[in-house]
Amino acid sequence: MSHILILVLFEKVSILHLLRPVSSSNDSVKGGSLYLEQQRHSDKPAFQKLDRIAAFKMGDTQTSSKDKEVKAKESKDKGFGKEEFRAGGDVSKSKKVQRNSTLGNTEGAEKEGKGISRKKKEKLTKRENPDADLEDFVRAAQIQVKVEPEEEDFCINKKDKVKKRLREQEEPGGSLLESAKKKKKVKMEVEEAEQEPEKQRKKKKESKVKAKKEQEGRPVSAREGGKHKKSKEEVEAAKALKIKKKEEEELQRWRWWEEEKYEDGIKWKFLEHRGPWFPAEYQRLPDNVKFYYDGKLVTLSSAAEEVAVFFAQMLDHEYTTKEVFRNNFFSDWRKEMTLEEKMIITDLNKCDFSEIYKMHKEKVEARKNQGKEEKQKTKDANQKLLEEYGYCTLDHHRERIGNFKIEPPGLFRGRGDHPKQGMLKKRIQPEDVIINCSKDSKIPQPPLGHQWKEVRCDNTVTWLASWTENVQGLCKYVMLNANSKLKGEKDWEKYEIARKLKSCVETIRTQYQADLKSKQMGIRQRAVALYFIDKLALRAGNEKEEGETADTVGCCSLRVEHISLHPELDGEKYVVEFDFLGKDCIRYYNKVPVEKAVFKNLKLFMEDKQPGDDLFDRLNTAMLNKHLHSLMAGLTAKVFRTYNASITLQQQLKELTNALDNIPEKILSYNRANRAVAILCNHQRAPPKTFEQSMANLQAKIDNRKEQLSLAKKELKQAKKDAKDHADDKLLA
DNA sequence: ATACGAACTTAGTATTCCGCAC
DNA sequence: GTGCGGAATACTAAGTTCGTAT
Repeated sequence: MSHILILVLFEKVSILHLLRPVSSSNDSVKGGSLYLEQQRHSDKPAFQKLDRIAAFKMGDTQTSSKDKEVKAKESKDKGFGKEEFRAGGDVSKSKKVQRNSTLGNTEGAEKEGKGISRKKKEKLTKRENPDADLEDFVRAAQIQVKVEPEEEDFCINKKDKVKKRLREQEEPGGSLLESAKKKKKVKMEVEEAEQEPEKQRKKKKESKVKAKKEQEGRPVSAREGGKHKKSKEEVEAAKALKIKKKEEEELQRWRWWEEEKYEDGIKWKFLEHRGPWFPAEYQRLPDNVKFYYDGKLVTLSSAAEEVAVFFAQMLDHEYTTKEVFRNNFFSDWRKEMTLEEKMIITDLNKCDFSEIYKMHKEKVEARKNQGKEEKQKTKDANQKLLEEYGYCTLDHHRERIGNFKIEPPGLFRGRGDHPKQGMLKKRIQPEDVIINCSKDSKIPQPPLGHQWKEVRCDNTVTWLASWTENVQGLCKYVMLNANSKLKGEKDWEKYEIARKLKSCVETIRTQYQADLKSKQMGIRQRAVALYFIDKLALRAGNEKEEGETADTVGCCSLRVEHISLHPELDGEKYVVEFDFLGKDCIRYYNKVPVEKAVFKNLKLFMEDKQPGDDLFDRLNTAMLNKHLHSLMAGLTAKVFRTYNASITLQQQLKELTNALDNIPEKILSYNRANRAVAILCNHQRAPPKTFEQSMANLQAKIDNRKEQLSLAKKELKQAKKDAKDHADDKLLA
């Protein structure tokens, strides 16, 4: 469970790559590795996952449900501890392996051009742009995960807690922070490990843990005694308690994997919950906080004021400087205004939110500075809320709900160049909410004076409540936590399918290799797409409605403008250069050498097309998945991502780890393996706002040490000289 | 065959928690 | 005792998949 957050700086590029561990349940791929789900959710899932991972050896493919049980049991008995691993292996390598099998494959009908070229005038607005180095790095890593940037350059070892994650920071080189704005920081999930110099710390920790354990039984608040000691003891006692609690929870865990599964899509037999929790109604601003328009005081109606506050609170954020955001906001804000307000307020630029903004800042500040007791109070209140609304009963077991709070109103924060950013996300009322639970359960009571939109009892779905959001008209759901049975089971299934793929992936590869030469264009396109999905772990790439979302693509929705072909590049033949925005507007940039047949096909697909035309104009995800289904039950495009991430992790771990390594070394290897997966999956994120500051602090520390060092050296020199002189004098004397 | 939407998974960002060094 | 920095958690946007209606 240790995962680490790492910041990787690619030199020259001012790009920050953060590799973060992969979360498990959230993403099969994401990290493929051990990033246990818990990261996002509770720890429990992590354990579960580990468990499963233990059972997930890419090696053994066929697992019957019995096997599963057995394996699960075994791992359970061993005590959870390993994470599951999702991915594994150096992709390119595995590709090189000769595939010989033949698979009777089914062909899908090919459909004549859907090739409507959509002109995307928008060029990719990429979040950032990487530099060549980065690209090279990524590519290299991708193709051959072994390549590691000088990680060692900068490994600070922080803690050795055995159980804690480490993070490693790598800084390759030089001018990292090139343009701050170019925050292109890509963050990949990685973890880092650190080499840890001090084993002592570890020891310390270990002894601490021991101490904790010893104290387990004692009351938490032993307040007598010396202050210092006291608090220390208290802390330890608290820790011990925590551990104990966890252990107990573990004991009580619902071992659903040891039970029979329901058939026919039944997800539960009994479901009872309290319904979602609703955020408090809006409270008007105090009288001394005013809003001005064009320098004149304007007293807003409640509805308009609330929306104004949403905007004012975001004033610090870059969002509020974006034209689209401002326009959408203003347009939606006006809808909330009274006629009179609409007449007055016609230009956002003339609005003065400064007092509201100031008040908000003060509130945040005050919250930060509130005393211990107050903080405790809030904490207690939250805890109470959680106890009350955060759990449900599912088939006799108490399960944690993942998101029991109805999303509060606010301004929509779409990612990238989302055309709807800034629109008002309206307040959800009970009248908008559908409740799902057992007929024979205690039906949740809507808040006083309200009614549910509907109460239904559908046990073929896993959600407890749902509503339709107004910005995009999508359904939102209240579902269980990742460590619940419903999520865990699904997750397990996911990895089982990936395992199954392992047994037939070579056959499938052989098949699409052959299809590269098919006479039917559609089949060729499918083969090339599959090649990319398999080799590069691209997402399927569904079609999206233009104008409704940011312009992002996946494999099937790639357009001609997203790739360029290089018959030869940097000494390699048949290189395809990818540059597009993928999910969440994360840029995918990669230069990959491909097989000649793939290259030729791409050339063919691009003939007579405009940059905005679909590369695979005779293919879509439905067709691709239909084909995959025919090759293996349960197989879809995303399974390749799960599979390749998992196999990459596994292979990397194998390759990088020595049985004799100590724990820090193993963690380092783990982090590297995880990073390879992150690179494969193009997991990135922006650097934290505090990044530059922390880097500056670190640099200051380094400088300081260097100075001390040189000073010490000088002193040493002088001392030696003195000693020598002195000795000479003595001799002379 | 396609379009559509429900249901879920995947994923990045924001916030909170917590340990540690000073 | 404080503040920093990283881990954990919370939040919710953005994908995929699949079944059904058109």
